[in-house]
Amino acid sequence: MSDQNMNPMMKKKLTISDIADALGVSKTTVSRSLSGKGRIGIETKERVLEYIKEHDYKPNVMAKGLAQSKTYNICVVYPTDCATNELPFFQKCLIGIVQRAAKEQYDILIAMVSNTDISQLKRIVENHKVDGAIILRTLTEDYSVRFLNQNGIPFVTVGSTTEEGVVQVDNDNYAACRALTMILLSEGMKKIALIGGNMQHVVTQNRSQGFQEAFEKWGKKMDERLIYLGMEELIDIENSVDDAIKKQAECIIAMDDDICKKILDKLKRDQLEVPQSIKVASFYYSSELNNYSPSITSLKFDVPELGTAACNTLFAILNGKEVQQKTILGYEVVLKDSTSSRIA
Amino acid sequence: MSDQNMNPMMKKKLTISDIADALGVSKTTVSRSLSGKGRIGIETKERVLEYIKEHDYKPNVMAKGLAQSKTYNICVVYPTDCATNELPFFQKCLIGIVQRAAKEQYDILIAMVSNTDISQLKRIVENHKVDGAIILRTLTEDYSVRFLNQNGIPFVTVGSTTEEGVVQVDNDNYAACRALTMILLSEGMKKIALIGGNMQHVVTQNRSQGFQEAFEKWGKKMDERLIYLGMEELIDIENSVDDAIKKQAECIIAMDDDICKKILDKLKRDQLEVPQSIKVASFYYSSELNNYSPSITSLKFDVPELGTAACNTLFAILNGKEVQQKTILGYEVVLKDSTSSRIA
DNA sequence: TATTTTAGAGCAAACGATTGCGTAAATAAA
DNA sequence: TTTATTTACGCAATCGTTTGCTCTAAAATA
Repeated sequence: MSDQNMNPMMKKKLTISDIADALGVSKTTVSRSLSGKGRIGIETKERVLEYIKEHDYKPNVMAKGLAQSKTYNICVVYPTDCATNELPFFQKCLIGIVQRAAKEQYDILIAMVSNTDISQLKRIVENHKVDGAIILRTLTEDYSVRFLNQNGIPFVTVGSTTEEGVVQVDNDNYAACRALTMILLSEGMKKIALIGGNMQHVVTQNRSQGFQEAFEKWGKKMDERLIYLGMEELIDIENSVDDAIKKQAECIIAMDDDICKKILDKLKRDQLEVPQSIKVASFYYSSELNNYSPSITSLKFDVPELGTAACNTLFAILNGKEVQQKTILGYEVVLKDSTSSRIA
Repeated sequence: MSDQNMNPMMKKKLTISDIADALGVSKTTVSRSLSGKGRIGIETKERVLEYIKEHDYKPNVMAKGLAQSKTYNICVVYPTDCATNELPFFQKCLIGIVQRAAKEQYDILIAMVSNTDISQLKRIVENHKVDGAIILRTLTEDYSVRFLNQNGIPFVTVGSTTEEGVVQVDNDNYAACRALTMILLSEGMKKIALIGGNMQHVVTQNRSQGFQEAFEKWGKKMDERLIYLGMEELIDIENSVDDAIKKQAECIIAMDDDICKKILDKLKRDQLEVPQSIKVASFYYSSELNNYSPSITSLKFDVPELGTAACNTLFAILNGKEVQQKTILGYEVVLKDSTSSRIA
């Protein structure tokens, strides 16, 4: 670093050698006191630790990394081509990841990729800047997944993927949607509509499968015309609502909060009361649905926990442990007024 | 790296020494061929470069960093305690930063901080994992700003801050809001309402100042009761709309897309037509307002450009160049149907 | 031709850690 | 008391680059 860059406020960085010299021990001893590895006398160790605490020593991660062939960094693959309503999910997930990683002294490097352009990810990986990766969202035929797989980089995906042999962490979308549907069926509803977004997302498929499975289990015939997938624009959603109403649906399940909000707005405009005229349930990520009246029945997932779990799994892989290929996290069905039959 | 972690698919990493040996030159020569620094024969250089291209050599950034006292990483300080409607802004900004940084071979390390907890940021900085930082959002009395300032870390904020001596990059919120207001005034409107969110954000204040300034310039008296700031909950916004209508406002300016959407929904429910009954204008970040009918008059900023500019400035600082303390980016007034007086 | 300049390339010391191996002293076992 | 074992710690190589300095041969100058 040249002098002109050197901030005068910045104290000269303390290194392990400095400490060793000051204490009259070897660098080895200092290193061992810090890491706890190797044999070391208890009192020497404490002497070093005390000195370090007093003089506020912080290890140089680059040097450490070089010596250990570790970067202490994880790459989070973040999609740029995503809908606004997905952002809260990603942010929450990221929080979980960051916090879990910090416990192992790891930090998060962001690779922003689109479905067609993964150059960022490539650069980061090829320059050896990370030890592993977590993919926040996968598509069918996902370039990031393929790239990491082919290059033998340890990685975990959040959400399911159809790619072979990929370690993944996911909510139990299938079971959750099935459970919700079963409850609705058991309350006597017969015509239930399902409105969902991007069909390329595996999650859309899983939920819709759970939905169908519930009907089978319940022994009722499902009306396929009440399943509306790929509804990404406002107008599509509103048309679906119109159509569902025309077909006398008693309840609509929204696949995410954003869709749900749009459905509720539409119903309000049409002066259809929830739950008296029609019932509504949703999947839930953000806190926005909290304020709605009536309160909304929803499937709740712990999104930061999803990040945490992905991180746990990745660390397990990095430490050479065997991991199960798929980790499934639980869900919670929160029954509220929007599906109640008691409100008249 | 232990053997059990070693993926068999992974080719052994090529180092500068390997190349030097293979070509019968010294490591110095290889290094110089790559960096372009130092004296080197043109044909030797080309021989090295060709070998490197063929054998797909990628430098080890940790070693490089260690030798140069650089990390090739920038910390982006990302707020965890932010509203959902801010997320698109952050994401776009991040895209700008990531792409600009990549051009200098830099990557982005994420520090997630809340207003009260900046431990992530501390860890990253103290462990020497970054060369500088960009703060995505600042509050009055911002802990992150203070911390970086006190530790002499080079950093830039996106958005304005009141803190002394901080290098910042911002949209010209003041001028933009003033310009929009002037246009509305010049179209003959007299009662214009302004609805905005979190008052802790400097941006809210800037815009509201521009609004007021426009009235002064125009020589009209402004109705202070039509300024609604700190409206963060849906109910607050709806009440503001009611109140503005009661006070016979001719136009409402929304301070962000989210507020605008809520206003439009509310007006639709109240069966008030835009622009016939009341006019609406907004600040614009996400693409969601695109699909509205009528089309919405808005102030448009290039958000990724904001990130790019912040990055540019940070690199300038890192290279020891003098930078101006405040960089102000332009805006665009997009006039559409929602404020048109010609639609009857 | 003798001398200076310069271009091209290499040596070896950093950068700041980790770690396998060696050794002396202390302790335990024979 | 002798031998074996354990404990505490240091030496020096290593990780993969960069870079100041040195050296040699060729080119330029006198």
